[in-house]
Amino acid sequence: MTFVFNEREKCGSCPIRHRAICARCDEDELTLLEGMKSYQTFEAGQPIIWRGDDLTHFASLVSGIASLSRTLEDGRTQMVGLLLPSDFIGRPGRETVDFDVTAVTEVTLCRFQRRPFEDLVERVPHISQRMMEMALDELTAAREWMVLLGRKTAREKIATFLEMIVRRETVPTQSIQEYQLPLTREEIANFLGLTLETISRQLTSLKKDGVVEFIDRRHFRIKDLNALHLASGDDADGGVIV
Amino acid sequence: MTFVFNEREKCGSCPIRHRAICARCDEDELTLLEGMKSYQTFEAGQPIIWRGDDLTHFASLVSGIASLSRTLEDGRTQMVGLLLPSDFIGRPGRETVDFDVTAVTEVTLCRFQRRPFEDLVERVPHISQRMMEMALDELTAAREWMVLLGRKTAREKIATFLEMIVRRETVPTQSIQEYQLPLTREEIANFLGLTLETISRQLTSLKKDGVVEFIDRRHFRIKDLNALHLASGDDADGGVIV
DNA sequence: GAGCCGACTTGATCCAGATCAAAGTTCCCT
DNA sequence: AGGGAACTTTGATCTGGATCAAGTCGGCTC
Repeated sequence: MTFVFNEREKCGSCPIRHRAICARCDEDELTLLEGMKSYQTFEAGQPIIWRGDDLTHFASLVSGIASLSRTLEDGRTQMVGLLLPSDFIGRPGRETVDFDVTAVTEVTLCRFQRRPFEDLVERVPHISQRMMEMALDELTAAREWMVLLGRKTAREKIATFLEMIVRRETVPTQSIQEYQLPLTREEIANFLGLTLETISRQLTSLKKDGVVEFIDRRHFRIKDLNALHLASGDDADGGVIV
Repeated sequence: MTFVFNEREKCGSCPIRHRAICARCDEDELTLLEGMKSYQTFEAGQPIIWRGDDLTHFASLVSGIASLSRTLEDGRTQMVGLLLPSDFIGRPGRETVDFDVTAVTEVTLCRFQRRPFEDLVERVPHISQRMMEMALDELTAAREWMVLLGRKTAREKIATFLEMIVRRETVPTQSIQEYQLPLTREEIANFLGLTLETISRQLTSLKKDGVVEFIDRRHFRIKDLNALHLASGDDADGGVIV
């Protein structure tokens, strides 16, 4: 019952079938995509594409996590997106890539050659409609992140980050309330616009305050969801009095 | 020869005809939009829509400048976008708005009622294709801004901001190299994730260093474009040795 | 043209988070 | 089982930008 990443595998049972750019496609359209796709796997840590590289393929991320980031000449790095399964890589109409894409864990991509795919986008409205939806969702997420980067304190940043993981219900490993940090302290720092030392200190502080609890470096439990939410700074909306 | 913002005016001669969501539309599709549109004008400073408000209309910004922002409960405000002519307001598929939209100057919108417009997006691929392009462009811009907010120094932020104005060739008022600041110091601060005092100090500093020159508070000239570019921090790419 | 208000500048001080510097930990790898 | 290397924590100190606090400038009203 597992899906094997092989070109002859049918798209119908693909794990991201209903969330990726093909989500709105019907069977016929899916067949077109099936004829074009190829899979590629990257080990954790490997670069997938570098800023400025020629974009030979578009791709959907099928499994794993990748990061989208930009590094200034002096080494300062800012992550601008976390790519999760079903997220799309590439910009129809552009020849090159604007940001560095790096595999955070082992990553598998479902790829399409640039020209044929661009033609398909013109011909199959279900694809551009879905890509518009996805781009608009990401735009909203990027803007929320801008608020975080521009105006939140270190503690609020980390609390927001943990809350995001919890909300996405990332890998409830064993018991329902055990979550995994998908990134190292340094990667979290690059995501939040902080230094790794500050990440470490703030995590310790949240632990001291009884908000979270660490099983090991990468696994945590929430001891006080309400306190976490309060610490995130973006109250106002879902006060969620459970 | 001026375009009057009147519902009976033809879209064909609209100032944003070739850049807005209708850019790819042919004459017939344009006629559909013509039948649906209505214009609305807001004075400078007026709120256009507030976060959480019901989205009754989608709109294209036809003239003027608007801001997209979020304010935390304690008053900290972060601007997350500047809307210029041809930019779109609203998210098909969503009932409410995620950010506050405010008129910075006098603003005129070309509006479409939500339901009929959503139906049109489903039926006219040229619209979703164009909206996808526009959303992806904005996404790239938002991500570049994330790098600025997360990793740049105050000086780099302002230099980047001025460079952006210069690059867009905003209102070369009289002589070719005179530019206008579209925002107050406080608005710039909210855009860059700084305080208005820091904006003021950094502008003074760039002036002292002979990079820019002020005609008055809102108008400036670039005295050393190369120095401005160097100060922006994102070299690497277009070193543009003119 | 006096008086006022909003936008801006400048100065003094403070502090959150950066930076510099050691120690721990954990997990490979041989 | 031992020796690193990578990751993480913790401590001491520094600093860029925030905050607090006067002023200044320019346009507008009466």
